[in-house]
Amino acid sequence: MSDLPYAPSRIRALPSWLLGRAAARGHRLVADALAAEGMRMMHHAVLSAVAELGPVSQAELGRTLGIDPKDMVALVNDLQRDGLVTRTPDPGDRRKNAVQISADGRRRLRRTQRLGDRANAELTAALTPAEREQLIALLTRIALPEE
Amino acid sequence: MSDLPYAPSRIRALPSWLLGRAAARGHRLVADALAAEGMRMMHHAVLSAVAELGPVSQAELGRTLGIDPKDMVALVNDLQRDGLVTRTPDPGDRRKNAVQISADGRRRLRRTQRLGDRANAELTAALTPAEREQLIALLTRIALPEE
DNA sequence: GGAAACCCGTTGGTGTCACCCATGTTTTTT
DNA sequence: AAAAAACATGGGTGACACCAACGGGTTTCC
Repeated sequence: MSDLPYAPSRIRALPSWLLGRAAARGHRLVADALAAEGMRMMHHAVLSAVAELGPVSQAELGRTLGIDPKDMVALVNDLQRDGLVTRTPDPGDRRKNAVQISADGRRRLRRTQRLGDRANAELTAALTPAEREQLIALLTRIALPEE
Repeated sequence: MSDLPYAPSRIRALPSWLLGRAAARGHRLVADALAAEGMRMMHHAVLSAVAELGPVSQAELGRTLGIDPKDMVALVNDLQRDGLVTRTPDPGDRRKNAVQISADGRRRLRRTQRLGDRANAELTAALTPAEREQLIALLTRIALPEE
């Protein structure tokens, strides 16, 4: 009947719906790429944040990335098990763990960053560089949970 | 220490990351709004698509919305249980179910549409109408799984 | 200086969404 | 007539987001 499988739908003009679909595609692309290194998206995000922030507590990592403390425990567990980060008690505040990237972690991060960038290039392949920047700017303004 | 909890992060400039965060916020807003009617986002999406497409098979619904057939079964089950849609065997093709919206479904849809629109307005409150349209246009171009 | 309030990491759990493989029935294709 | 495809349904898994509680540590505030 219809060569176009897509009927115009009210739903598919809603930002929330489009965001969900685009996020799912982005996640699929990035996850598939990172799977080559045995990592998930969140692993890469945490590893990247640790590299930037230096020795940092799990709580601050969670605040920076918007990740639940419970989930952070599991993520750092995985990264530590693979020798990508070290987790040592913070001498200045014995509640905290000081999470720090290792040499192996830095090497791994270089690879996963390349993979992640490539996946994002594919995700935004239909956009010009200027459009991609604009998308990033718009998303940044609606992604924050606060008002 | 830092009044700004957010350190500049490489991750948070990636479209895939921003999409994930923005989608999570959008989903939270819409889900909270629809919870007042006892529905989830996917319920509303399917109900809306059924209203637009008229009597339609579950497979075509799934194709239109990008939902797995298995998940569609559960969604239509819920909608049918609540009397919002009818599911009758298609006389022309006995493999298919003809899903159709009911009067109750239409009433419910009017309310959930208002709730969904309101949640999306809040989601994009930081954007001008023109910016919102531009976001929709950009997302539409990267949301499609095909190339 | 002591109590109250708060923060940190951890364990326990739930719910939503995306996705996969398999099967029986019914069409369509060859 | 046989083979291939489509449909609805069942089984199951993995990734994220989120919530409640708790013990140990630290800060705040009387």
